[in-house]
Amino acid sequence: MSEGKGYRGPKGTYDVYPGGREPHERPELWAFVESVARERFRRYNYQEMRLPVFEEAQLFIRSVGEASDIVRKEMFLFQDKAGRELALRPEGTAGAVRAYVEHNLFKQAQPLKLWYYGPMFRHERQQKGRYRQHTQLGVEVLGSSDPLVDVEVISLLYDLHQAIGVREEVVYLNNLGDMETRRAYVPELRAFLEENRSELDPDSVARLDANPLRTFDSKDPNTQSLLDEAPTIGEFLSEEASAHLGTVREGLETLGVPYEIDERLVRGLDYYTMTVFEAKSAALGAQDTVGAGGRYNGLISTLGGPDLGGIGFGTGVERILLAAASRDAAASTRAFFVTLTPEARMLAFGLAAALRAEGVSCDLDYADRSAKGQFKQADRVGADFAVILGEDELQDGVCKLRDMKSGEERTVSVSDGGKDLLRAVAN
RNA sequence: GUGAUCGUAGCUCAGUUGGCAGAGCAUCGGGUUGUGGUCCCGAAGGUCGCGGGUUCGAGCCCCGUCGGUCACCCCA
Repeated sequence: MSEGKGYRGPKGTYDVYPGGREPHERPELWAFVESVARERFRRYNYQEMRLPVFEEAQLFIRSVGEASDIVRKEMFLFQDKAGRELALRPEGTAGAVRAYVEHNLFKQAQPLKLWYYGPMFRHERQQKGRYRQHTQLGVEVLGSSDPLVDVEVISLLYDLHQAIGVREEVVYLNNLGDMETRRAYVPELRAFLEENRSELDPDSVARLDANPLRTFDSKDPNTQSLLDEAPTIGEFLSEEASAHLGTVREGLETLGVPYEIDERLVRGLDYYTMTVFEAKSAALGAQDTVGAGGRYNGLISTLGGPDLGGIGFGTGVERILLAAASRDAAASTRAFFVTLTPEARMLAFGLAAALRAEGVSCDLDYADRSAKGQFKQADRVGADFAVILGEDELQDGVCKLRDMKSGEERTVSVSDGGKDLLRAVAN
């Protein structure tokens, strides 16, 4: 299949199609998620934004961070014909903030509460819940540093997941502090790690200089047990950061969002400050983060805007569907036309058009099926009614209307362009 | 990028010491010259991922390659 004949989707991608096996391959589940998400965003008063799927590569390098894995090894990079360095977006925040600054949206009433939805691209080896093209629902609240905004964003994430049916979800919360906190904490952590350098795994040693906070991401057991002894950021939080965290916790408790403080929670994107959070589901595999985000109080000014705060989350739709209890959506069509003679097909087609024009879903056979086959198809598409047109019916200007559930049939006139049929089929 | 494992019909999978490529489900038709969801019968559907090699002979053994899955790394 890989050579000569037959194409496959690119490595690390998947298709959504009728009969798809995995939850994220089933169109009806996507439609469900999309409708729930839109409804939640409406309730919380978020407005939609639509952004390009590629941007100048430099935008991501500056915002996500040169040292981050996303920038260092996971971006799809390409040049356009004029030689511009572009990248398929690996995440949504950079583009949203770029648009916010570019269109002077900070001049509107603040904060601006935004949501977006679309594909993200990362050049990674795929595994359960991880694809090279995946889809994120995201929100950004720009122009406020109010801790209650943090509460709203986190609770919206949780609410959204619960409305869709994510199982065994826990939100992990941490505060990475402001610059003051980091200036005090990072040297202490680095000193501790240097002292114990010989006990660290190679990846952690490599991270020591660039970003010692990331050592906490290590899954190496030795490193993890060593980190039990490490100084924690909680001891170093500035008064402001500490108060901020306190308000966020109080807010989450007020709203009943289940969360746990995890002082080892750091994030792989460099723009985060203060509040960071990850929603995990035990129903997933090793990639158990179903949604995550945090505050980025320096990002707007870094990208050329005013010194305003922002916070957002991204949540992966594929992982939501994987973590949610699977559901079955029954097919549903109001009426299926069964034609028993070729002469009836054009009449059926006209009647179908008349019903469709009035909002009634209906269909007919395009596969030259036998009568039996057409009834079988009617059953398969979940038709409530079969509209039967044979020689006798044509002669009398009627159809037989069969209730597929009860099997009862009655005769309905079709000589009036379908008005009687519409009445009989409508509910 | 690293490792393990798997690629046979649309789907789920059998396939013996290397010897004519199979089943169930799904599809189409027939049993019911015009009636589905149960049942019975039948048909159609494959370059056994791809390319080399060994052999009289390869789905099976060897090498390579592409892809899936899972894990590491990292993240949604």
